[in-house]
Amino acid sequence: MEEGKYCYKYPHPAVTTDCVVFGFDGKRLNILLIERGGEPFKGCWAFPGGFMNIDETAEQGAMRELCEETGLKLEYLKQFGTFTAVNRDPRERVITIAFYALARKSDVQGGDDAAKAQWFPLEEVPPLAFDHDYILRKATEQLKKDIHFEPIGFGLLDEQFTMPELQRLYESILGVHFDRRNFYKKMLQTGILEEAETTDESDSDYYGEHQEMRRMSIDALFGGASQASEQACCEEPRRRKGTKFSFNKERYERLKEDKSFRLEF
Amino acid sequence: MEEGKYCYKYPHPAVTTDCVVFGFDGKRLNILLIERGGEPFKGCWAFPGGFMNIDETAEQGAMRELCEETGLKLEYLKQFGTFTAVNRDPRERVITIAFYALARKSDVQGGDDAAKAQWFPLEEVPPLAFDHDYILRKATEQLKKDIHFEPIGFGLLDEQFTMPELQRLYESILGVHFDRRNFYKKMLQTGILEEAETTDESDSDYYGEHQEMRRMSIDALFGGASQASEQACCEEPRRRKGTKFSFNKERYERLKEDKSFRLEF
DNA sequence: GCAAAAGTGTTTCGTTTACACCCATGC
DNA sequence: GCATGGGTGTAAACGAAACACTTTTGC
Repeated sequence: MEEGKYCYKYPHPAVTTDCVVFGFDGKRLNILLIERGGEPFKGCWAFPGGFMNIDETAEQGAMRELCEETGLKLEYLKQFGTFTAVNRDPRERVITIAFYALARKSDVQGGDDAAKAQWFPLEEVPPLAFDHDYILRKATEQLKKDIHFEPIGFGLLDEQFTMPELQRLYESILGVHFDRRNFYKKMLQTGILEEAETTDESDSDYYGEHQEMRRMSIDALFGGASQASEQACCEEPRRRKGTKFSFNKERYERLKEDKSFRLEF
Repeated sequence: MEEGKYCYKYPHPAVTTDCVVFGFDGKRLNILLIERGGEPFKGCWAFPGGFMNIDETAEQGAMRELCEETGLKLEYLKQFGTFTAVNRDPRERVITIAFYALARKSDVQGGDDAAKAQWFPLEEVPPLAFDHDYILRKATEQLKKDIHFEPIGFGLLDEQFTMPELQRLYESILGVHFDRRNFYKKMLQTGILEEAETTDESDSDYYGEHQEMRRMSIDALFGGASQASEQACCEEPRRRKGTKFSFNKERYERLKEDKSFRLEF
């Protein structure tokens, strides 16, 4: 066994956390990865994460590591599995408690702590370190399941969003296509959306400026990873007028209590 | 820190597994508990489980502990959460990886290794050791979710079962009542059930004997815990003719591949 | 002014729900 | 023979899916 000052009667595995962070660029789901600076798997891409401290919960550890490695401070982490294959880490016995998280564009605008953090479209994720390929598959499966029943999609959009944006999000998560009109109806009749009162400062000028800001933040977020988004096929989706909606959390909480309420998509 | 021969540079938590075993007595969901023989929580009821060995996966550890403590050998364990509150164990930092399992009556008939293992109806579970009350709540929530989409209910019934049996099972898991005719239709049109060809030895004699055997196995399983099942209200449900069905696993696997197939109850 | 996307209602179809009667069995 | 539960079909209501046209915006 290794040397060290923490000794136990029986062998203890090391415990890490890993965080699968989903982002949305308006068109595709993206994943936040960091390039490993040390062995093992030096130079490989992996999820943000690391060893859990002895005096913190797994959630706290995951958030701490996420912040340290990417600068992201997220409020919502969902634990979706613990991975315990005996040889998943060549160093010693390590089990990892895995979470997924949903990042808004606006969550990232700020810091640039993460020199080595980078977004990858889900379909273009490179081979990952450890068993992270497997973990990623499990994370996306779980997200697909959860999106049907929990209003988590909004965690990937700005505070205010348009229906087409929301629809594109659902479509990229689930890999299907919805009829626009049916999507509107279904979303509206859930009762958890409200039309955002526009701040209503004149019009074209306001929208123009707003538009510009969004474009910048998209670039900040996804610019580094968009090797493929410059392909001929995909011009960046622009919206025209766009009625804005926002997620009404209070109404959702009330609905959830009331009855066996299902979001169902 | 404690003495011992396994030493690490950084503190490692201990890792345990816990197993929430669901059983069905034809009327109610039951939970398998063991009485703790040592501190902490000596004399309290808790889930079967224990420390994970360094050379086994969590699944393997959970199965091993389950077998050691209750004699149960189950094939299906579902990991549903890892619990990491810092002070959940007074001895040292312990995190637990929790599974739920579904036990058939026939799984138990055999061994009696488990002097201290006992079934409790879900509504009559005593206060549990550690954070096991909380874990139990999470387990039942998860079971309720899963039962909609996975054909796990059959894991709680004998190989062959009648529709009323299956319906009672779904009703006790979900805490609702279904219309008998609609339940039939829905279950049949899933395509995962097949009518079990009766071995067709004459009739009344066969059924009578069979009936007797089942009664015995029920008693073996649930006799110890049925303080409350002797109340006036509930005479044991007997079935008359009862068309038997069985779960067709192959057909299910095929359906699952084919399309976005949902069980939906 | 033309192309592309946003916004809106109605009809059709399938699924879910509600409901009633006959039969078999055990007492 | 009576009470209890098992087995089956049909009609009404609801929700999901399909579908077309008008308006706005960017070029």
